[in-house]
Amino acid sequence: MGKKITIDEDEVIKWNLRMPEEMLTAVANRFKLLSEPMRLKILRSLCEKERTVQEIVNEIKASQANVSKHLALMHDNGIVNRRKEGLKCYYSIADSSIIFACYLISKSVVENLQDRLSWLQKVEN
Amino acid sequence: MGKKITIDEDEVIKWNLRMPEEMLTAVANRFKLLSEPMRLKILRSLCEKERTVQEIVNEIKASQANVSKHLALMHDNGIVNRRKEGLKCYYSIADSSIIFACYLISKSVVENLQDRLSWLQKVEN
DNA sequence: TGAATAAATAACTATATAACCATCTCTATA
DNA sequence: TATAGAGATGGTTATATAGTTATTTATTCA
Repeated sequence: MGKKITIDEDEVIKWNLRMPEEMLTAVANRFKLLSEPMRLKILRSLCEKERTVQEIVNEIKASQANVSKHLALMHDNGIVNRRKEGLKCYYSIADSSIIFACYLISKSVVENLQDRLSWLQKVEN
Repeated sequence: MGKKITIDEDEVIKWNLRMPEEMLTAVANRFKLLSEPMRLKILRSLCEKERTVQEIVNEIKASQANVSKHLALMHDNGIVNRRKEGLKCYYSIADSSIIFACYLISKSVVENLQDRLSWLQKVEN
């Protein structure tokens, strides 16, 4: 059903070492888009299926203006799609690599937490 | 040699949908660390092998104070390791998932660019 | 044509932080 | 003990942007 991707660490390192400056800047900008909890909330909401602005507003309890601005920003940067239908405007995720990145990072956050916990337990005994 | 990881899209979506607020905040913070070109430069430099502050300063042509601050920030957040040896201080990457994320995002940036290019070519013809 | 609704936008404020400069700390060695 | 080198840190400034309020722009339907 859903696609699978495999990543090889050696290739990753090679690729990163060859990354030119402009690419680094572009990647940093992409990460900046993902560095706001509110936007991650919106993306989490879009993860399941496309939604209207109102639906998102109701789900994450934020102001309409704020949600609209975040969506506009993400749309301008090509990470969400926009589809108008009458009064409503449906947004969806355009770039799935973004949710892969969220997954990777959140996994590592969990691991990090677990490490600190087991370290704490060791210290306490 | 280098480890390989496989990610399944269905699992990614399930995982993301279940992510609690505090986790979203933690992930956003992680992304914020990666949203600065200067820090990505530093990480790219550390990607290959551990380096001293001076080595990094020379390689990326930034001020010592600035590099030190970025390294301190990344160290506080557990994404780089610190190892002192005499006067020198060696830094290395602590969390490899970060360079995986850089890889994913940069790949998608390239794809995005290619799409826009082919779109432009279509429009021009 | 005139509400009513959905979404976008403009103007403003508050806050966070990158880069800079100057200084300080620590370690090795003369 | 004095000096020099490596790195960390404090204070300052400039800039970017998240959130708010108020308003504007469509679009539907009575």
